[in-house]
Formats: sequence, C-alpha cells, structure tokens
Amino acid sequence: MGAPLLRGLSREERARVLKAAASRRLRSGEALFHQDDPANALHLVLEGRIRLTQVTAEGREVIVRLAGPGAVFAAIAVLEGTTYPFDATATQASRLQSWERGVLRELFRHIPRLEQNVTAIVASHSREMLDRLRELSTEPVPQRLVRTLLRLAESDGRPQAEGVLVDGITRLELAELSGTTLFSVSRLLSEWQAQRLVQCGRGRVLIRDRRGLERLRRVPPGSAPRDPTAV
Amino acid sequence: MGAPLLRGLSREERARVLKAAASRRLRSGEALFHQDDPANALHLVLEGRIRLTQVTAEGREVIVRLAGPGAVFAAIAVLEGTTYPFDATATQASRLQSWERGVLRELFRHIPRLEQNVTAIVASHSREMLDRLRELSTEPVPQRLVRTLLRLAESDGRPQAEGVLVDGITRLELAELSGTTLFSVSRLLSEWQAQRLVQCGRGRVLIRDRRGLERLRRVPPGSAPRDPTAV
DNA sequence: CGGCCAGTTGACGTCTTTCAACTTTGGTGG
DNA sequence: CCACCAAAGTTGAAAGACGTCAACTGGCCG
Repeated sequence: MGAPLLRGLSREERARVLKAAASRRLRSGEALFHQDDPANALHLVLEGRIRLTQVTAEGREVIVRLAGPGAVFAAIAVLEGTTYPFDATATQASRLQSWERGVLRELFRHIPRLEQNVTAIVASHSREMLDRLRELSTEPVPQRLVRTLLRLAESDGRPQAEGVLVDGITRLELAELSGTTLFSVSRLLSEWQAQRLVQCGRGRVLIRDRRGLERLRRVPPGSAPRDPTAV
Repeated sequence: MGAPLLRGLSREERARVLKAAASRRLRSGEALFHQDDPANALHLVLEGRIRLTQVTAEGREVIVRLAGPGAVFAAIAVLEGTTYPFDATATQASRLQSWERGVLRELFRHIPRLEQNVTAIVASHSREMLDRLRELSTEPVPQRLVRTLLRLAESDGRPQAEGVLVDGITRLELAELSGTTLFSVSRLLSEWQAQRLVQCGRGRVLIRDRRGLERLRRVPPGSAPRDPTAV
C-alpha cells in the first residue's frame, strides 16, 4: 500500500510494527472518536475513508481532512497525550490499525525510522493546513473548490479513460472542505460541466480537463475578455 | 520569562539548553529567513516580535502567526529537516536564540522533557491552526476580528487601568491575521469605539470591554433590535 | 411504487471588498 | 523647535460575490 508511515522500513520492521497494532473495523457512518476525547492512539487507514471534522457551536461542520487508505491521523494528539482535536467518523465501511501511545514510543526506540516517518507526516499535515489557511484567507470560492478537487484527485482519485474520477463524496462534503456552501458547489460544478471541464453525478465528479480547471484558478475576477476601449 | 520551551526544566538543564543556542539580533524590518529556505534551526523569541507570513502568488500576505517573547517557531520544519514553510521577519528590534537540528537532537537525548515541550508546542500550534481554519470557513468578518483581538490580548496584551492594550500592530496586520481587508478592520474598530468596546489609535487597540466584544461574537446577523412589525 | 436523500436552480438580500479621496499621526532633518 | 513627509488610518459610494431560502427534479432503495 505504500503507506508513508511504513516507508523505508525493512520487511521485519514492518511486520513488527503491524503486529503491535490493534485492528478495528468501522461500519459506514460509525464514529471512531469525538473531539476532546482523550487521545489514546494513532490511527492508520487500511481501507475505506475516515472523515475528520470540527463542529462549530452553531452546528456547522468543517472537514479538516478526509483520510483514505494509507493515511494516518491523530499523530500529534497521541504523541502529546492530550485530547483529539476533531471528530473521526467513517464515511464508508473501513478498516484501521491503531497504536497506543506507549506501544508507539516503544517502537520508536527500536525503529528510529518510524519516528522519522511520523514526524514527516505531522509536518506534511501542518503544511497542508497552512496552505488551506492561506487559500481561505485570500482566494475566492471557485479557486478554493478547484484546489479541493485537485487535491482529492491527487490523493484519492481513480484514473479512468475520460479523466480522473473522485467519488464517494457529496456536494456538501466538497463545500465543507472548501469553506463554502452546498449551493455554491452545485452551481460551480454545473457551470464547469457546461464547459466540459468536469462531468458529475450523484456523489461523483469526473475531472476531464485538469489543465482547464487549473487555468480557472489564475483568472479569478471579471476577466472575461476585457474591453481595451474602456481605458 | 516562563517560555513553554523551558517549562519543567531544572536550573541546570535550562542553563545547558540556553548555552547550546546561538544568539541573534534583528533590526526592525529585518528578515530572518524566507519561505522554502532550508530549515536549519528552531527559534525562540527573547525580545521583540517576529511576523511569520505566507505570500500568495499575487503578492497578498497572510500572517500565520506573530511570535512574541517566549514564543517558538519553525519547530516542525527543523525536526523534519526540510524547508521553512513561511517567511520570518522582525516587526520590531528583536533578540532570538536558535538551536540547530543536531544540537537539538543531542539535547533531547539528555533532557527528554525538552522534547516533550517541543511536542506540546507543535501540538498547540496545530490546534490553533485548526481553530483558525474553522473560523475562516464558518464565521463572518466581525467575529473573526474579535477572535484575533482576544487572541492577541491573551498572548501579547498589556493590562492597563482601562483594559488590555494590544499595541505595535497595524490595521493591515490585524486584517492579515483575520482574513479580511484593512478597510473592514478600520470600519469595525470605528464602530466598536463608538460603542465604547475599544479605544484605538495608530498601531494600538485598547480593549475596554472584553465581555462586550465576546457578546458580539454570538450575535452575528442584522440583529439590531429587530422590528417585530416586519413579520 | 413510494419516499427519501442528493442535487439543481432562481430570486433575493447583504456582507465585503474595491477604489478613491481625505485626514491624522509621528518621526526626522533643517 | 518647527515644518514637512511618509506611513497609517478613515470614510463614502458603488459593485459584486456569496449565502440564504424555497421550490423543484431525479435517482435509488426498500
């Protein structure tokens, strides 16, 4: 599976690490933990998808990340030994491996590379959050949605004849990943479909013209062919 | 100074840690490093203030964090050993201590508590970023500005007779911390000043009524005394 | 076959930004 | 010590982007 967690470990080391984990299955919709629960374990997704969300006081959700096969979550929380900073819920039937704090530290002592990997994972999540922060602060909705789609295509997309398919994701989830509403997502996707950039259906978006979408990103404002007579 | 980095260390341990650091002074406006520079060192602010920013392709800035006395930055980057994820620039004359990667690891080996502290710092920054992410996604500008002000009051504010003073910060910086524009910040502060919630001047905001501001946060919409005749 | 959930679309309002003009403040050099 | 200048801040007007609400459609599963 090429999980970044196990990158660079020997066959024996991998076996040892995997043997130390607890296995767990979740049904679609089942919660693994909630925000502010004590953080017992670091989790690796083997199969399925886990949605990590923060919920506002008013009940509006923000998706922090969608963790698919190979993804790790709750790394910092478990190292620090405090509480989880978000809810974790399966959006599909899923299989996980989980390492408790003590077990993980023990493994680190024998397999330094594992600790390196966890550090690298924490760093990459942190960079991704910085990127999203910047995007939310400075970019308009269409650009943010494009970024969300391309990010999903990168991490979870399935190559197809016509393009890259991103599926198992609703308009609402796309909105909560992009910091906008269900309605804006629907409108934008309809528009892009008319331009043949994407092809979409219930729970799925097929990216047909990646370049076209990326181009959208850099031409945000009323930049329809500008009239040069309007000095 | 009660820096979280040194929390829980004995006098001897502190001395050892501080002796291993390189000292550095920065003039106001001077850059310490730029985004994508190789991350050599973890930095602790002794005096002054360091502004950590990401710059967009279009040249718009986002402030990731303002690091004042006692604050640490670039912790993850240096542990991972890659590159800095933001620019660091002094907004005032500043004094820093910096630990190179190898030095830091060596210290960790002898003083495990130091590593714990760094982990806790990384975790708290990560939590703060999650909070800001949620706020940017779901809250309107006035609420975000209130949060920014209260956060600054918490970390950098100086208690005064009339309230808590946050100074050395421009409207533009407040805007870049809140994900809005200079103009919106100016308008909102004027309005709040008229309501006696704050008192502001060039580069300074005095928070006179913390409770009043917090109350603002939970009453977002056009909830001025609503006219009940307009069913 | 019915109901439900996901999605679509239009109308409408408003929050925010943008742009331009103007004022205030504080530091510096004469 | 004063005058001047640049930087910081204010304010109004206008446009536009997005969100909200409501009504409607279409596909899927039981």
